Amino acid sequence: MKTFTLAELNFIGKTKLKLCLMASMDDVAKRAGVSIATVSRVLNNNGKVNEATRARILKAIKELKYQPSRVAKRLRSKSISSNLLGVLIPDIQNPFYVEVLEGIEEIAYQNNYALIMCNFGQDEKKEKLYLEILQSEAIDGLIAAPASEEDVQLKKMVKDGLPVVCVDRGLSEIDVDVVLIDNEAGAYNAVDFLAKSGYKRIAHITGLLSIPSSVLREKGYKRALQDNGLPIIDELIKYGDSKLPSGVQLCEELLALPEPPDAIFTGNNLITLGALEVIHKKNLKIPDEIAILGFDDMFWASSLNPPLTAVRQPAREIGRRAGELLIQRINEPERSSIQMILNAELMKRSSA
Amino acid sequence: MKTFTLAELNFIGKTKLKLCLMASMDDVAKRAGVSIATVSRVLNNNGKVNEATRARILKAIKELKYQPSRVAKRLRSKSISSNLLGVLIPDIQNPFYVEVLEGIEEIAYQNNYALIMCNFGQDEKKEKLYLEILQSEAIDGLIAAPASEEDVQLKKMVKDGLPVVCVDRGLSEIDVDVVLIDNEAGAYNAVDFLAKSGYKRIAHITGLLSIPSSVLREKGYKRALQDNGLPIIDELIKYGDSKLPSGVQLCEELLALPEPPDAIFTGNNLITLGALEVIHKKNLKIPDEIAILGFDDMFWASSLNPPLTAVRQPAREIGRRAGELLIQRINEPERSSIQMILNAELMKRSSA
DNA sequence: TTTGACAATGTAAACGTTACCACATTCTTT
DNA sequence: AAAGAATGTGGTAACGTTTACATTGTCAAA
Repeated sequence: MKTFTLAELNFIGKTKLKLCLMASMDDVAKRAGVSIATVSRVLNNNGKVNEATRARILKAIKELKYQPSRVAKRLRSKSISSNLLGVLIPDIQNPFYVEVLEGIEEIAYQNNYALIMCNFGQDEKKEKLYLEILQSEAIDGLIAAPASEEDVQLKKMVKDGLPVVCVDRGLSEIDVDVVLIDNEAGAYNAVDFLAKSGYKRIAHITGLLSIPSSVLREKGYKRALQDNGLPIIDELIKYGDSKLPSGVQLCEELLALPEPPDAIFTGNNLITLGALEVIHKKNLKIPDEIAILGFDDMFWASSLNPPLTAVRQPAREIGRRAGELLIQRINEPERSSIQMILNAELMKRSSA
Repeated sequence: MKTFTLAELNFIGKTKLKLCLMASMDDVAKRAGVSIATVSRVLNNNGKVNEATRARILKAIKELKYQPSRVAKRLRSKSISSNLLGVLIPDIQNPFYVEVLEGIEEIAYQNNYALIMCNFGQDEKKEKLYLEILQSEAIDGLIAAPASEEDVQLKKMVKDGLPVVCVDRGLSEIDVDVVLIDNEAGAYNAVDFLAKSGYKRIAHITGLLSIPSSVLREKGYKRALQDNGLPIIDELIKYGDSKLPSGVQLCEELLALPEPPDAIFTGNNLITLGALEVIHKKNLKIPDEIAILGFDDMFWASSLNPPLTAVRQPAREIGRRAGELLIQRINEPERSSIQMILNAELMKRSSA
């Protein structure tokens, strides 16, 4: 039986690859009868190259369907853009992040960046692993919604000079670009609207309290109650975890109260959906028997019955802005950091 | 004024990086007083290494917080797993793909793969660019829902030996792993259920006909009508594009018919949401005045009012299976290809 | 004719890995 | 005791780029 050394196998493999897969600069250079340096010059449009030579090289590139290896580029020089961005999001199930992601992708595409997407599902261990991977992939920059503001590892990466933009939440004691909305104001306006509409017992189901936005929304909720002369009733505030099941459970608890609320202000979209499930199961009329107003709009909020009144975060724009800031920072690392606060809009439909 | 040559600047930059960023194998080797070859042996657990040496190296790795560069690894040997997978999906706005993505991510995470995510939004030009990028990123494998079954570029990549798994749709005349559901049966069962429930004028809004699943669903719809002795009425079949606005428009057209349908079977989830928007705007009672049954379940379908009856594609499982198949194929490239057909389940709720 | 400015090109050293080979040592065998 | 195997190491050539530097011409000014 013929056996092969690894070298031979390697050679065979390579031959196969050469036959069908990517041509390298070397191949182009050979075919055009020049050195790889000249090919590089043509590709990057720097240095002087004779027109005839350039044409020959371009022809060779076409013929061989040459495509530069982004991997080799990245290895060669971190400083030079390798066109790969990381995105680290807490929960891809959440339509809000999906929309943010869309915005980021839009900008990335326009600027010829690819996206490496990491979804850590609120799991800090997973987040840590993904951060390590991203670092070792030598990304040019990162857009992240960190698990918490204290995120040690992410802070370290920022300090080490990795361009980072945070969305939805920042990093404490660290100078970093942030794009978010005024959560307190958004919540305030929502609850103010409820109060002015005549609701007296307005409940609130919060998101995970380790996320700053949840805390701010609760703050806005309380302030709006006070300003409208309504009491803050502890049993009307339920603390959830930003996921759908907690919306279900806590809404049930609220409705089972001896004196149930006449309106619910939910802390994020998944909680809203959970609450809706309960309300419909109990066959309660919205908004007559119970009003509901959700933080986070959804693109299909109009398809709900009745159409949902919601605080709309301009998620797509958040993504776009974050993308733009990141690319700016990559090109100008020393730029002083920016905190961009976008407006949340109250979408008045019929559920409250 | 002191000026610097590029070389000097480069050196400064590098020093800075060395100070704060990643240590290389070289650094580890120096600190442990061995050669990089030995470090490599320790890292990859091949070859014999003295226990004492190994300990010293591991210590150095810890101290320097050394992390191998995935980029260098990928450059060095394509054949060896570099732990990066590509995902190419048509529409991240569509909850179905989000759920598929979740499943893929779950498997990828378990197997230590990172995901590079490309959303081409049904735009063939964008798809082409992303395929190029993925190729030049030297990914280990790709999970894709191609724009069409004829996708020339993707076909070429498969032929060139890139491990590929298709979801939701295959590639014509090409041996490739595919994970999908029996669309025709799913549609048949749904419409059969509607017919058996007594609906007589069952309309259908299709998805993009360039997607095979849309065609199959229409086929199932027609077959179910025939088998139940119902006529196929052309004006009750509307051809959409798999997006929400087309659901809105076409549903409006259906309801404006002199003899409107008594039930609508929608071709995908975005169309369903569009149709619901119209139905609610017209204040029609579901299911009494109009029934609706959607292809594609959504995780919040129970939150709709009334809860939506839907054909449930096990999207997450599709993603998981695709991920598993891909990793298998990466490890065993010559394995004969598999077509995996999962079951679609009719989720009977209250909208039909 | 020399000088040197400039254009057009080539050479080679990185980047951080992997894996083949070679070389010492030691430990078994006969 | 000599031979051979096994163990533990180091050296080094790739992988596909970029780029500083070197080298060749060519042409104009001195």
